[in-house]
Amino acid sequence: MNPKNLTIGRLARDTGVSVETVRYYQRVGLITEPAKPSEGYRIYPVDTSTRIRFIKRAQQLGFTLKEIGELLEMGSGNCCDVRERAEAKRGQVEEQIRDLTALRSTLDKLIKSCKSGSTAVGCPIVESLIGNSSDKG
Amino acid sequence: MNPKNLTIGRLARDTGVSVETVRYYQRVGLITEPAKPSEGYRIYPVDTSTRIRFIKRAQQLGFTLKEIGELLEMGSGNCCDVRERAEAKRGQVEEQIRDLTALRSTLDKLIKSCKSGSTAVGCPIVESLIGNSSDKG
DNA sequence: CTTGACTCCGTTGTATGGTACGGAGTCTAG
DNA sequence: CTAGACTCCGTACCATACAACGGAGTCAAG
Repeated sequence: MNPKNLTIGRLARDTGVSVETVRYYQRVGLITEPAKPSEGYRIYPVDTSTRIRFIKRAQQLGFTLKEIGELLEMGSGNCCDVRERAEAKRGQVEEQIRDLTALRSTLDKLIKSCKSGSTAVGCPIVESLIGNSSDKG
Repeated sequence: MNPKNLTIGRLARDTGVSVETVRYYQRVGLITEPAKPSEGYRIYPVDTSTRIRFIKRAQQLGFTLKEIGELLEMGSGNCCDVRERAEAKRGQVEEQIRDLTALRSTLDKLIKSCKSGSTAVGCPIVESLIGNSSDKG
């Protein structure tokens, strides 16, 4: 076989994913599986390699595969649509940051209370986690 | 049946989770399933109710069920251990916040580039996501 | 021509935190 | 006694993003 022909294994190595991942992307429709020749292996167009790189970069930006699929569908279409997606994702990220910041300060308070007076009956963190329960066996 | 006896349904209502969730916690070993009487339904000790409340509060703080299981195991033990867990979790949260903040600024740059000059060949966001690919079908 | 690497293909398993289903038994109120 | 609510129990399913398996076919090198 021509060594420049992109079989699934070479495609995987080129893009830094596993063969199983390529097959998975095919199953979920992110990339197209080339037709199988009557003899031999499937050959992938370089296009597919580009597409997989796109998927991986977008994943790093926090997009889910489903969202990436939508990005790819409208990729050839309107730039504004893509920007809107990016802005929506930015909003989600912002919200996550807020939640996590609140969580961090709660944890800080718990840790502090534990450091100051840990000679009490139980661990202040544990007590705090139990909350307002009337009975404890 | 004595109406103060804690059947699984009452336990679920008391703690604000579903019956299925209680069963799930049993399956994964977070709470103990009381022995089944030869006649009638299982009766849960109030202890279990406390435990479920603990689980729910800890979940809100971002602990996974697995981590909560570990907290529960050492709950009766050393307070310092618990504090260490809380500190470790704080570290994880901190890291997530850093990652998300970096992600947000990347998204900001992309969105900005799209707003400024979107008359180019393709969408700047899409181009940026494709990265350094030599060929594009 | 043989060996080893690779591909094909469907199916199954992983982790996470549950939800849903179905048929049988049990309990409670009227 | 009967209707309806509740419980029991195992099993299967949801989303997410893959990883692994097994047996057969194919390809390249020696």
